[in-house]
Amino acid sequence: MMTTTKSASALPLNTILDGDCVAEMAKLPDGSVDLIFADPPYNLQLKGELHRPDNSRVDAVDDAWDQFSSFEAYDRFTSAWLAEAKRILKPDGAIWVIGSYHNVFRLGAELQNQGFWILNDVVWRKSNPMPNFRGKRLTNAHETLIWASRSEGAKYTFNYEALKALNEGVQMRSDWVLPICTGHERIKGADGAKAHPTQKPEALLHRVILATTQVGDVVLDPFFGTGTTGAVAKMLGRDFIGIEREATYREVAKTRIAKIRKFDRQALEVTASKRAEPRVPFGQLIERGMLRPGEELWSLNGRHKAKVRADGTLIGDDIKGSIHQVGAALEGAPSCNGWTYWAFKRDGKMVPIDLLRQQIRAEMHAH
Amino acid sequence: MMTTTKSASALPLNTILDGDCVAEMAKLPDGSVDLIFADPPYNLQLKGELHRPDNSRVDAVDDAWDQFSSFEAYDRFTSAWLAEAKRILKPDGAIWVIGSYHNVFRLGAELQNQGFWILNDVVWRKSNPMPNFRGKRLTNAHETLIWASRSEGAKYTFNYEALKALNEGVQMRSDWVLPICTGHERIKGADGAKAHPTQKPEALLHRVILATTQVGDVVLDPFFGTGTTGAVAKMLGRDFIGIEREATYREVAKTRIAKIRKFDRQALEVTASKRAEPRVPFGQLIERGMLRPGEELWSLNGRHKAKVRADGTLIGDDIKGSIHQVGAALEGAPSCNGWTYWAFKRDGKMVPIDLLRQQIRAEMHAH
DNA sequence: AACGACCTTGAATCATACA
DNA sequence: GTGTATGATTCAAGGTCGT
Repeated sequence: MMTTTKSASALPLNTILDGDCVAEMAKLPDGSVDLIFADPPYNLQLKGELHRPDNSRVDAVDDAWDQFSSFEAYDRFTSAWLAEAKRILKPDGAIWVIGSYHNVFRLGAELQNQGFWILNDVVWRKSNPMPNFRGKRLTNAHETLIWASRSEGAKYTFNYEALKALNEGVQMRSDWVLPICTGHERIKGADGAKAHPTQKPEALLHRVILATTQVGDVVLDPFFGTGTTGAVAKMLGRDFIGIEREATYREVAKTRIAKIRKFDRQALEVTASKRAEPRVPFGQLIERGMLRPGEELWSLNGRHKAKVRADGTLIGDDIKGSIHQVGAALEGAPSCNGWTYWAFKRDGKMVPIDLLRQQIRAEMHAH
Repeated sequence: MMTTTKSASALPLNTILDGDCVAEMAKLPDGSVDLIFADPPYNLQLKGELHRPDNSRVDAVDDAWDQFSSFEAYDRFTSAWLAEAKRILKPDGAIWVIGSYHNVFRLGAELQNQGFWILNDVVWRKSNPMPNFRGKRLTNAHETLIWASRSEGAKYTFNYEALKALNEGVQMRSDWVLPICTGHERIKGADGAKAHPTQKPEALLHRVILATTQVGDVVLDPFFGTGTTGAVAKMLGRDFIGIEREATYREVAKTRIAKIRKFDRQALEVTASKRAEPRVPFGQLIERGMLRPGEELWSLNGRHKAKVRADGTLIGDDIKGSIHQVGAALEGAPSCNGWTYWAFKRDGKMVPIDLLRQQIRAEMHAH
């Protein structure tokens, strides 16, 4: 059986594939990429090229039937590339799509129809949008991104602490204020005209990739354009796969990405979640003699106490169990993190037991 | 031919109709209302309970009216009420719908399918949203409104100058920062519980109605709830028609609206006070490429240096954290303003990082 | 009266490793 | 696959109460 071209090791990493995105994705193996970032065309310029089922040509889009049929064509296109996208995503992978009100509702609905599970919609609030010159509508000052996991209940990567750090210590919100792509970042041709009409700012991709991938992950962009996704992926130590059918865009992207340098290892380390720390059983504090059986623990709020037993359980008034179970029971709470709830006394001072766990973890890191 | 009950003069102005929105709209004549504002059920699909980190329980939207068996069922519902909405709208009328990522993509797609013409999508950026307690996603800090005319090319009302005035003389953008409905405005029952789980702020309706209707216009709200649309319409001298099938909500709305005075200049609108300087997270300098991950920063006193990481934290000798935290630690000080402490090198010169922040703020002010 | 400490709350698709 | 035990996790407003 011939599967070489579909083995994960054969992924065309850090290259730009030449062709239609559906056809090129079809060549990639199932479950092989970690993240997809897609900035699909907002309208397919179907006007004049659209045909009814009976092959008659639709030459105007000015009545209800034609409007509907053009949306139908857009939906078919969306459905086709999203189906391939879903197939090549790893089970715990995720997808980002970006659009404006012209197409984003169709994108979002089709994502849901195909069983993707929306995690957030994110508003890119442009700090320098184009004004509405005619004064007939509101300044169209934002675009919408949708972040979705491959299916309901699937795991996904989210570097919560890194994004919180990026936002000065407060949780990152679903509205991101970023400037549009201008100045020296905006790629221009020899004639001074912009190389691509909808080049996305690197800052946007920086946030997307930092938030939802790990170093070494594979990021695929089926509408690669001038390669912003690839450029930022490379900087951030991720691998990319681009798909682009316009030769001029591919050329611009290739030159652009070749100039990019990956950030050094230390710069790429980001603040990690506590969840990633190794688990330390409470019993180990007793085994190591950091706490003695029979010693009393106090709740940090001072309202409760319990006694340590040799097996690492606690015993309070009429209640026995783990540090978590006893804490929860005493507080009448559905759950309780015993590590941050209990303290012991040393030299007259209350010391949180979590300090002992940190000691053990520090030792583990040293080895 | 008997058309009396469907003549415009027979419109049930400034009343709340008791019943299902499709059935009640069906009784209204073609082309009879100027504006529809619709806040349909969001189909949240919540699974379990959610607790805050302090173990308190979040009071979720678990009402029967928000439950749908599938996307197909939700789409059928949406299609049915939008078809009636379109029929009763005047040819030059318009519609607003509001939703979150759970339902808004389906709403927007169905609007387009039925031939409505989207004029803007508008983001309501909540100044005080509920955080994401488990740190698993971004704070869901916005909802989306869609503003559409009845069909492509149709005329519509847009009070451009009024909105510009409301926005301190600059063109109103498609992102609106408004607080959620709390405090005295939030209607509560005798037991102190909220009368309706999803009451919208009057400021939001104020802006919608002011922007897209004239005095004397008829505004219909098919999901009237506790009557925010009616209350604001009355204040602003517009007529309203509400439809609501829950008797308790109708009762609350009736009492509420009876107390409203037309043209009462209450403090509805968010105070247009001059805001403090916008907070700029340090991470934005990295995202925007003003500083590179791996780049070194020097303290202005020349005694210390540290390296920038991709998430906007610094790493020095044995110390990681924000620009403020690392500065404080290196100086042995309780606190430190990192913005005025750190500098980077460009062309052999030391440049304070605060200069970059000032650049960003200047951009923000310019728009 | 003014201020500060403390408490409550909001349209939420909110966990995961291990046995 | 399922069940159980561990244990990680919040921001801005507004209201209440005590000094």
